[in-house]
Order: sequence, then C-alpha cells, then structure tokens
Amino acid sequence: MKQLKIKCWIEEDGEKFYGPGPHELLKQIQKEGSLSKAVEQMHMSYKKAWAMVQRLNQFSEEALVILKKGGQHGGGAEVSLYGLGIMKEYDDLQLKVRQLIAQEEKLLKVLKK
Amino acid sequence: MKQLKIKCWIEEDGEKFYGPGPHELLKQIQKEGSLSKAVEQMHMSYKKAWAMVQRLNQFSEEALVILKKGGQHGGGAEVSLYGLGIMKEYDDLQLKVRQLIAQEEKLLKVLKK
DNA sequence: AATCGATATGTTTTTAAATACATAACGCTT
DNA sequence: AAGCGTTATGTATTTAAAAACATATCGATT
Repeated sequence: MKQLKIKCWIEEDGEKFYGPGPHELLKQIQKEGSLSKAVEQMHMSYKKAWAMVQRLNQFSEEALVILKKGGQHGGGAEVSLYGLGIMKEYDDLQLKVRQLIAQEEKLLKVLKK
Repeated sequence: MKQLKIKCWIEEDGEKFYGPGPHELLKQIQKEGSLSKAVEQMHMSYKKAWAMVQRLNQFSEEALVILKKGGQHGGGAEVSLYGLGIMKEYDDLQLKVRQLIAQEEKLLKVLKK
C-alpha cells in the first residue's frame, strides 16, 4: 500500500539545523531532564546528540538547550524558553503539513495500487 | 542564513518508492533515451538506477520505464505514458508544496537570524 | 555469424556514518 | 577531600551505502 510522506526541516547555510531528529531530542530532554537519559530513550548515541545541541545553540541568537555539568545530581539538561518556542513553531508547521498531505492523498492517482 | 525545506515522496510498504531521486532519473531518461546515459548525467551508478527502475515497475500496475536490450542501437530506455502521468502528478504536488513553504517562511520566527 | 551499444548482474573496493568504548572534567553534597 | 552522576571529548570499531570493476546477455544490422 502506498503512502504520501512529507518531511520538513530548517537548514542553516545548506546544513540541517532543526528537523524531526532535533525535535524528538528536545522532547526527550524536556521529559527526562538529562541529555544522557534522553539519548537512552531514543537509541541515539550521546556524541551525536551532544553535537546536535551544540549546533542548535551555536546557530541561534539564544540557546535552545541548557546543559549543566557537575553538582548534586551530576548535572542535567533542560530546554530553554526560547527552545520551547521553536518546538511549538515546528509542531504548528507539522500540523499544516499534515493537512496538506491528507488533502493530496485523496487526489493522487499514483497511490492507487 | 536559515531556510525552510520540505521534501515529499511516496512510500510502498514503508520503503521509498517515488521521490526526488526517481523523478530526476525519469527526467534524464526522457531526455537521453537511455538508462546508461541518464545515469552518466546524474553521477549515479548504473546499478542503483537499474534497481530503481525495477522497483518502480514492479510496484505499479503498469511500467513507468520501458527498457529494451539489443537491437540496432544496443537498446534503450523510455518513460511510458503511465510514467509521464506520474511525473506530472509529482510536479503538481511539488508546486503546491512550494506554495506552502513560501507562505510559512514569512511566519516562522526560527528563520530569523 | 560478426559487430555494436545498451541492458543485466555478480563481485570487490571505497567511503562515510554511526556506534561503541574509554576516560577526563565538573561541582554540589556529605 | 571523597563520592556521585552527568557532561565533555578522543579513539577505535562496526555497519551500511555507494561506487568501481568485470563480464555476460541481447537482438537488429551488416
């Protein structure tokens, strides 16, 4: 059975900046309060996630994720207010995109059989 | 500078069926009349393109590409009428998607800076 | 039947990405 | 200052995709 799929993301100078991967990572960070725990949930390597966070923070006017090392619980990670705003924007965008998909799926003959 | 990107494709049972890659391939086949020449233009390996064509034909009610081997000119490839129809559908879809992008790019705060 | 240029197909090599592993650094708490 | 759990970072290994290479097959034309 055939399905129409659409994926959207934001690029910074031709390289991926924010998309499904980072979006899911931020959701897990928000839930777990730690980068390592978020990573565990997602079956993603810590290194990859860490680099993702660096990139997100570096190419924004404000950090999306705040990382803290040391301290009582060893440290932790949280999504900033600014990061939460971007997450919401992306969610809203995805909603519109899904509406387009639903509409188009009815028309496309390719999807038949 | 940040940009919103969207990519759409059609899946058959979870695996890619028709998207930007096959679409470009069909365009080149149409132009060149041969799979090997199309591949050369695209810097794609013949094997990959050949497998793509097999998949496109196998999972459709009708072949999108007709491959001919032997004969005066050794053979050749052409996009079927059915294939042309799918190409047009995909082009039309991309047009609508681009309209959505243009509209959304004005709204997204993430794109600022 | 010999030729030619394209399709068809298997094997090997290269490449890049992801993962795994190891270890240092941090700072609050006790 | 010792312990803890997390962030930070380098190195090595694994994996999968892509490319490169080699060769067989086909069939109209001559």
